[in-house]
Amino acid sequence: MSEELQLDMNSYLPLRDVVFNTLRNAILRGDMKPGERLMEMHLANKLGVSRTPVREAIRMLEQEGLAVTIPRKGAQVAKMTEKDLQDVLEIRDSLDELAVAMACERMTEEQLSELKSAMKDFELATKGRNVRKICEADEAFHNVIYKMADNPKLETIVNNLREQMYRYRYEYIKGNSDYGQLVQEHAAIIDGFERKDADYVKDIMHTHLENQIEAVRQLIQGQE
Amino acid sequence: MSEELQLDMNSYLPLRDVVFNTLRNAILRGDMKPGERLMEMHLANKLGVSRTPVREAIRMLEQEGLAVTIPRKGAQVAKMTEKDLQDVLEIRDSLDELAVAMACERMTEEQLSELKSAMKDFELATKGRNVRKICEADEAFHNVIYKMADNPKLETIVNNLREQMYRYRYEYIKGNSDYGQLVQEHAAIIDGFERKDADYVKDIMHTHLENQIEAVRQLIQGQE
DNA sequence: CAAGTGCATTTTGTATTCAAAATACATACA
DNA sequence: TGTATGTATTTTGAATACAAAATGCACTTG
Repeated sequence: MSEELQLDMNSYLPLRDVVFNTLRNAILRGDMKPGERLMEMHLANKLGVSRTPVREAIRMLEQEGLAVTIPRKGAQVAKMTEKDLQDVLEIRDSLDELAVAMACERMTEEQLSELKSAMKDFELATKGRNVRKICEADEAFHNVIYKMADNPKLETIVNNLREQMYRYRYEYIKGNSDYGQLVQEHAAIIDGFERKDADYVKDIMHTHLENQIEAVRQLIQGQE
Repeated sequence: MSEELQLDMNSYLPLRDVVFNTLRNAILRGDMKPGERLMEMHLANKLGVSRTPVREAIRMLEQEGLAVTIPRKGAQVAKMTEKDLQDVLEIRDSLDELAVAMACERMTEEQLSELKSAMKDFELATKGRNVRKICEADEAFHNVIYKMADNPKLETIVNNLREQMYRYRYEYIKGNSDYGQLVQEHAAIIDGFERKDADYVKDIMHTHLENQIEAVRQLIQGQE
């Protein structure tokens, strides 16, 4: 059997996954705001499917921490409290360190140039006005780093933690227009990786993360 | 799968949650083995419910990493490869360190005595023959530590990582009958916490974890 | 006017039904 | 013999149907 046919099979996804991805993106992009209700019928109509795949998608979102369900009352987009943010950052700091240490040990040449190209993409994106592009380029850059650590479970966990913050960070990046420092930090991270200086990179990553906290914190406080 | 899966109908929970808990326990206890198929109709009949709550429970297990679904082929209890184990341990080491550091800063007197009483329970359990009791007592002991860190997200993540190993560790504890070292390590951990010596506790925790690796690794290799 | 009360409506929870894909197995054919 | 092929059966995917709980609101009553 030819590879093309199998590729076709791969492109087929159950509706529950299509719905899941759709809702997930909507939440991460802020199209659906924290606290917003996820009504099954409503979503099903909107997406042109029945309630069944919508319900399954909600169960998945729930486990990812993007939705919260109260039995017999329904689901809503998860809100983050300040404490939640603090807790998430604490863990991310720790796992970023791990990722950097592992990346320094395990990274390949290809991955390093991938990182460089991701940085260029980011720099380019900051020159434009498209906030979504900027966010996505930044995410892509960091994704390369987590990939370099060659630990898929770590990647999954960190991505999940980052995802909790995205929808707030998007607003932050939208409000901010000084991307110079971010670009500089990315450059420093690459410099550190080239020298395989894990401690140096850890330090930059920490600052990088720290810089976002106050802004996200304020947005969370603004939440009703 | 073992003979009878029984639903705990006492609690006022949606069936999906009851089914989820039932299946989750069955997997963690090894009543359902890695690779075993999770057939919707079969489980629904066994549990006396319809397929709908079973499907939703499977979606939840999937996100927890306890089940793996192949579209149109169905779900099965997740298997762990050696690489998976290694990856999980890497992360756990890191998060254990974080938990210990935070616990040393934030723990209350009550929590410390809770830990002591958890240790006594464990010691007592090791005197008996009930392997499940021993496992549960050990888990309870470590749970107190993660609680002391006062970071619910961390607790969730670590518990999920531990859960990946439980079903293998259960076999390990069953096979082993020398619990002396485990008891000793628990005592050392408490000693360290009393002195708020985070580095000391981290070290013991690391050893504690390391001790389990080889046994679990062998069990995983024995997997078909 | 505030606090219930009852009823219609909405929404979730669960079961059932129908469709489509995967699987197993028997049969035909080279 | 062993490799296709067809067909019945099993199993999953998705929609629909029905039951139960929550919600909103007009209306009553103290």
